[in-house]
Amino acid sequence: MAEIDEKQITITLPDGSTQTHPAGTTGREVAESIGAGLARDALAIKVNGEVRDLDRPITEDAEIAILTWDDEEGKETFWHSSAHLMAEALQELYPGVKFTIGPPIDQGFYYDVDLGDQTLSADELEAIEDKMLELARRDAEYERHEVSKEDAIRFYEDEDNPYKLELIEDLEEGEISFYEQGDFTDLCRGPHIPSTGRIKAPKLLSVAGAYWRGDESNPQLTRIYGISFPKQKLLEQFLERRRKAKERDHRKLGKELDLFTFDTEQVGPGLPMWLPKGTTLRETLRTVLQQEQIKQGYKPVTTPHIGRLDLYRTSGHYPHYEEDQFPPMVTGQNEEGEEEGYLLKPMNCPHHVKIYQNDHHSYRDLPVRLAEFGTVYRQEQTGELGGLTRVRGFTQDDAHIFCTPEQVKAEFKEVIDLTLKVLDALDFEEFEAQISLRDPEDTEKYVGRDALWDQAEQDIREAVAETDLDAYEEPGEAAFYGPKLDFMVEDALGRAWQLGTIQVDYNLPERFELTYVDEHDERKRPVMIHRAPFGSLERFIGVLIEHCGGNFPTWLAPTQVQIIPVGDDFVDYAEDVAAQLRTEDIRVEIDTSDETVGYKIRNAETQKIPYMLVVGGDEEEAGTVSVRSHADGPQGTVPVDDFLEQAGPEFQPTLK
RNA sequence: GCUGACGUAGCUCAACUGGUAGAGCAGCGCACUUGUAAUGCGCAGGCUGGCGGUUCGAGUCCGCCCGUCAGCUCCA
Repeated sequence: MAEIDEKQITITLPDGSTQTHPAGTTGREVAESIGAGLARDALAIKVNGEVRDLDRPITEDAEIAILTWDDEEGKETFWHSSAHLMAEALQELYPGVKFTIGPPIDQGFYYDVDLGDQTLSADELEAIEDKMLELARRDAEYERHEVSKEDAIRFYEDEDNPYKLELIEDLEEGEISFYEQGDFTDLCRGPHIPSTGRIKAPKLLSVAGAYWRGDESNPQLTRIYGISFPKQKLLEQFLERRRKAKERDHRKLGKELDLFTFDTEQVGPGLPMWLPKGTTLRETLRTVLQQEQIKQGYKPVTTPHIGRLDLYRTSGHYPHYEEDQFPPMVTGQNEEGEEEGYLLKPMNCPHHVKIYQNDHHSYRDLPVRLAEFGTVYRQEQTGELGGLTRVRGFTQDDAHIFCTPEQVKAEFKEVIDLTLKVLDALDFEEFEAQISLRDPEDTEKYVGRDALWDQAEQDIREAVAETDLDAYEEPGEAAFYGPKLDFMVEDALGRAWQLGTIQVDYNLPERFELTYVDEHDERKRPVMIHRAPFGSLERFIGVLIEHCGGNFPTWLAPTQVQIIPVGDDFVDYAEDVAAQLRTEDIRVEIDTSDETVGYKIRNAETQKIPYMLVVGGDEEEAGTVSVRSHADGPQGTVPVDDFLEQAGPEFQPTLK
């Protein structure tokens, strides 16, 4: 070893500067050489792109970065180590517990454990937290041991832990490591933070069931979610942010702003009822998109809410997706002995296909774009329902584009543009775009010729590139009938929801034997594109409410202006002003209640009404209004016309 | 569907180990006639989600059902 010690290596820091250290130096030593503060904060080290324990020797020249709480990878390491600390606490409190996996996640960590016959209730979490803190105070080091596969297997055979044994099976000899802190040893790739003492503020958040390896047929484990911080103050900030996120919850705001309601017991779960204000919101969104679509060559259509079972047999929805649909209304049997009857429509496409078939189509007609705000019904699993983001009856801003294979790319581009317009108009700046492609391992499960798929996938990629959209690809996520592009937006709690979607479909044209006549007078099969920029109005509005915290843009607000007369004597003048605003299609209400001005202002503020116009004797005399904006407070007194001129554009519904 | 938690007035929440269901807000009435985020007084509001059980007695304990929430699984 002596000669290694003498060898010098060059360490390159993130800023490009270099240092010389003896070979075998550690991240901790490098951090110390940079500064005591960094050494104190250092959690792990990145060596040539690989995150490692701070104390693992560095033997070769390397580019390194010392990772702290401020680095994503530093946080991940911290939370991973916290999962081990929680496991140690569980081991003490619940003897016989079997550990499976315990990874860090976006916000914290979890550990899936098998508690055998024991159960764990939420109020036991605090005791586990206390135990974690007690263990953390001992400041045990996380020690890495590389072990042979044989030893690893023996260890978990002794522990009688089939889960870890299953994990080890998939590992190669030589890449198996254990980490040990205090009395807890765990199969783990690492890396970990130096010692448990860094974990000052753990918080366990919830208990949930989770299946081993995510498979429903496997045993169900207990998953404990937690988060932890190096400082108590950071935990407090986290909890405060969570409280604020709950304030934006669309279920809460929907009630407070009288947008929608549920009667889950009598009307049914997942079946929202839209109140007048919510309906105004919906209709405004619908109108603005409808107008834009008509400009872009879409033709509105209207179809019934039910269709014969035969329609869905041809489309393939029935009985294939029977479990996800409301049971059919069976009226009898046909000659073949099949059920006859009707199905609440789970999708709009079969009806639109029939509309396409109402006519013969020449290549000159294509693309045919049929649009409908169509309400569909799906029997989503009970555990999946929630607020407006997952419901059983919802309205899609649906349209189906029937086009030639050559037109797919151009159509895709237009739809991407439209979707981006919608997102932009509502200030969704943070969203993800996911391209879902075929599973290259299993091309059998897809319908449509390979060549068409290849072309469509290429078309999507090019359309995405040409619209400057930043999208990532997910092989294997495509529907069986075609590749797609989905737009995902997060809700207040950070859960990602699919909103807009654009999907290529080779299946339905085939099943319904759709045709068009090409320039050589030959019958050809068109391609269908399903697309919905909002996705569903329900989910979109749910996410939108959380995105803006109920503070809708003025053009979308259910009530745009609240007129507040300072007393009964000025209600007449308030009516005059209201009438004037209504000629401009502004949604205005007058607060004639027997209350103080302060109270009326407060009410309008809590209702998040964009503009309040206070009117009294002075205003009546001068023909003015005292303007107060929800966003910016009092704006001074101006003539009504000036108000209309200044604020007018804000009231216009438009996609810009 | 699975795991865990939960369900009390329109809303938000109280009611110690089983012992007469309360408060604030909202609503209604009266007074006040109001100047930029809560005027005062009063009234009313309940099969404690439903069904069954234990008990002298159940909001409270037990079982089943309905539903909500968090997660898992699923998602045309």
